[in-house]
Amino acid sequence: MPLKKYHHGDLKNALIQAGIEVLAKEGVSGLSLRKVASRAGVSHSAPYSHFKDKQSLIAAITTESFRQLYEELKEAIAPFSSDPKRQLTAGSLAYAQFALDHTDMFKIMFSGVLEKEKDYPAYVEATRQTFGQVVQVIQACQDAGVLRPAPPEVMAVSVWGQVHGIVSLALEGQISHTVLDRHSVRELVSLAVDQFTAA
Amino acid sequence: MPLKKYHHGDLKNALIQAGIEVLAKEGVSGLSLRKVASRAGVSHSAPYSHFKDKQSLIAAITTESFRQLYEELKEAIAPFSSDPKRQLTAGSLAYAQFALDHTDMFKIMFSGVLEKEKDYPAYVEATRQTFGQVVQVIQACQDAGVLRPAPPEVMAVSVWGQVHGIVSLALEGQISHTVLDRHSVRELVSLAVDQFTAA
DNA sequence: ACCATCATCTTGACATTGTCAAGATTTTGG
DNA sequence: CCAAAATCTTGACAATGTCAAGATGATGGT
Repeated sequence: MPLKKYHHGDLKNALIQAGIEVLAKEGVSGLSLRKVASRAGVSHSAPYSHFKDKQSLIAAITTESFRQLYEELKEAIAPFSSDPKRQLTAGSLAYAQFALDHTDMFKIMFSGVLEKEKDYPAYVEATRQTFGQVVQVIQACQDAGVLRPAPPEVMAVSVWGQVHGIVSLALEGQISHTVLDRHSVRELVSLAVDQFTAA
Repeated sequence: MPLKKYHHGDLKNALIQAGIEVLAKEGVSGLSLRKVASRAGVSHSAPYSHFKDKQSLIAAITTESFRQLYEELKEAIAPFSSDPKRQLTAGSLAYAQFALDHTDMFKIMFSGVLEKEKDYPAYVEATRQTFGQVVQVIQACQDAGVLRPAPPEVMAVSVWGQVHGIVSLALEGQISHTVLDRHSVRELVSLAVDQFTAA
């Protein structure tokens, strides 16, 4: 039986889950192996049976985070499968919303805490899938004449970069009061996307 | 005499400089107070005479980094004071180049390592200046009809976000091979800016 | 059913690090 | 010239990541 295998059960996933919880409660800087282990109810060294080191656990956490982001994007664009422009807007807003709802998750995904991403195939695959989804929407927009014809991947970098940049700067507190007092992050993202599809 | 005041001299600035060096050699995760102190030739506790804690030193380092970025942007756009569109392109490329030349500096500036930015007035002021410069160029572009008329700060968020996002994603290794094999980061930024000013 | 082997987990240890307290040393103002 | 303040050192402590040694539960072959 794969459930409750033995000693603990599925400790590996329990640690990932515990890690996500610690992340949400204490932020990126509060994420320690020992806290995660303790929260999972095991000794401080137990994680080393399932993860090579802290980086490896972080890789697992970020991978899971990317999967969640992927799912949210998927759900957000699903209702508009016949309207690429709406998909672009909905996807962008979902991206922003994910960042606002899971701030520390978003930060650990994009803040360079994970140091040798290529060493983690599952991570690479999860990000590839997410990016692929973006490219698909872009391409649909281009086919529909909503976005100008350019290499879709290049266009995707522009659009994704746009949304990602605005959200990141907002989370970092780099966007001035005079702007944020008047416009929510979602609104800024929305305006930016409109600008893109205005041509 | 303000030079070589006493024991060490200007230890505060020496620590900031040493911090920047450690950052360049060992990355964000390798930046420790003790290494910085050692590199400055003082004991491990000496920094506490000049900085409340590690966060405070990081604030000083990022502040200095923002000042450098500000200067580079200033130099980059200076030659084109009569051509806003060129200023926008040159500034964006300079932003990207700064990130590529000083990767870890850029990361510590925008990776959420500094936790309570508002507690550091010099930091707030340095970022405000940098952002103000961006807004100025945007406004000049709008006045020249290069960018569509919208609230300049909002437009600035879009443009800055665009550039920042592309650069960030590139540094994080999030941009796929198939794109980066064909286009340099500078090229991607350039294309994105062109897209913006195409209207 | 039994036992050897393996995977999993615990305990204990160590080096690194951020931080603080106590004290030494140097500068400076009166 | 001395007292007070600023600066720096030494020593300590707790938290953390990591490793080694060993305990313990699971598994497969006979």
